[in-house]
Amino acid sequence: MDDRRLPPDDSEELGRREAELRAARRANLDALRERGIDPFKATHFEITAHATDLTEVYATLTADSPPQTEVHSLAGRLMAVRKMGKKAIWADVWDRTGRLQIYVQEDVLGHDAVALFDLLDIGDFIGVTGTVFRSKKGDLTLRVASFEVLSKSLAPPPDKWHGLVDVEKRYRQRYIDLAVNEQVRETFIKRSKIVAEIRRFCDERGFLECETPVMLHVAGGATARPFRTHHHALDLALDMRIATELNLKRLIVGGLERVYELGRIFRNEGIDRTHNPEFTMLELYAAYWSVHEMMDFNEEMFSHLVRHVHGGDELVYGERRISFKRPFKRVKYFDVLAEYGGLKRDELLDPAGVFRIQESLRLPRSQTHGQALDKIFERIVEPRLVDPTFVHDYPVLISPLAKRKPDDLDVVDRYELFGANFELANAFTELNDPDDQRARFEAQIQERRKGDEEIPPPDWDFVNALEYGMPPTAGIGIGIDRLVMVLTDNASIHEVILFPLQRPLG
RNA sequence: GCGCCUCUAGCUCAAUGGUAGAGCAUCGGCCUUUUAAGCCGCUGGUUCCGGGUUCGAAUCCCGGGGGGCGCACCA
Repeated sequence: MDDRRLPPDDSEELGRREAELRAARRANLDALRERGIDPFKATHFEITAHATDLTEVYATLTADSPPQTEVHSLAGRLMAVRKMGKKAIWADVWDRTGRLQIYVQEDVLGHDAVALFDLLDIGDFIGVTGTVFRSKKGDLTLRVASFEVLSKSLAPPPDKWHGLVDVEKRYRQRYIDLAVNEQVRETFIKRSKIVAEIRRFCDERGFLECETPVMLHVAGGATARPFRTHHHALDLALDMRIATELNLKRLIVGGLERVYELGRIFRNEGIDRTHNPEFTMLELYAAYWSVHEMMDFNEEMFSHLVRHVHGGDELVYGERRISFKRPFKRVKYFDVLAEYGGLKRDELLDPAGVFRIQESLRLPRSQTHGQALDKIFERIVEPRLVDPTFVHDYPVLISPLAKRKPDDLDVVDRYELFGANFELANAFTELNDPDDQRARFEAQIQERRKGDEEIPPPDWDFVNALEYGMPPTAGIGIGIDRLVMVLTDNASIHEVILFPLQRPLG
């Protein structure tokens, strides 16, 4: 609706009603300017308090308490105005911490100032100064001794009670969504804190945050179709990265030992409740760790984050209650398929057998053995995994970058962590044998020829890097958006991405 | 890409094929402890777009667009 092609105030684009609403606000702007107040000239306001802080500090204040003397200043958006005639106004001011009621009285401010306040519209930014009291109805309230107009809102805000509900408009105009829907703002504040906490957690354990290129000659390290772009000066075709894996492992070869990147990944795929074309992934690598140490690290990080956000080990996700109490459940890949699906390892590892199983499950036949395994697992096991569960000992078939177990060559030292019915982490002991890596890349070339376009062309320089020697290393990938979904109880990835991709209008 | 649902005033929603309505917001009036303030009054429409059927279409049909959900694809 509002991805406007024309400037927003072009009246030809507006409905008559909206044009009227905007005109009324502009009239108030003009009236303010006539009184020498230009809301858009304000540059600074000295804030001494925030809404929620005051609410906490004065928690014990009652309506009978003696008058307070301490003066506070806060700034925010005017979100509701209740006028009691021309001489008294109650209103709500929202700042980044929450809401505080203010009380504007002619007895305190004088006639002219109250008349000036009367020119404000919902959505305007103001700075208010005064002392607090508790109203008869029980709300902490700032008695306004003075105020400043800090900015003007010229566009009509959504319904004060229902807020903005239309999902499309919420995503396209997230600024309105954030301004009026408190839960939305809370989700993104939580996201930011979760990401900061993840960084702190990794930094504390000696990991270096590294930044590797987003644009690459060949996007590798995962199976996905990349976005293509182009460098003009070099007349060079480039891919946007689909993983940070290969470059981070180059850093391990280079001796940095403990590295991570918390970065944006781009995959040219469909969009649904759990997929956005750009998303954020944590990849982390630790030299001299096996997948077992990584499992411990992973478990510690997740239970720490759950405690950080929820104050305990449990959280509610949709209809489910999920416990992140350590230790998490641990099961072997083939064991769990046997347990939940009665499927045998030998049959799953046999190309003919795997397609027979797909048929019996009435799944569409996959193009490759590996894809078929993934589909079967997704159907049989994922729906059962609510509490966090490490599924380990993955088949080498679907793990082209992981090290084989010495005593079982069909299986690699890899796990995926599932919770809330989807994958939350993927980790393995990294393959560091250049000959094995070369052979697996060559095998992938065959798969690619068979029609699996998701498989990237090999990055031969990566094999070269391994030839210089990489220490034994464990690596992990964590989809941050999905983790935030679980931690903030959001059912769609678009609810945890500020500006999810939308088709253009018109 | 396929299927189902959806799009009505600035916002939230009504309207069996028969004059498009309400609440909030806006605008005007009354009110110095309200908090979805209250009371009185006035405004406000390209019913997503384009065709068609019909005496008559927000409603039915066809085509197109946006979004949501599911499937497929995919971490």
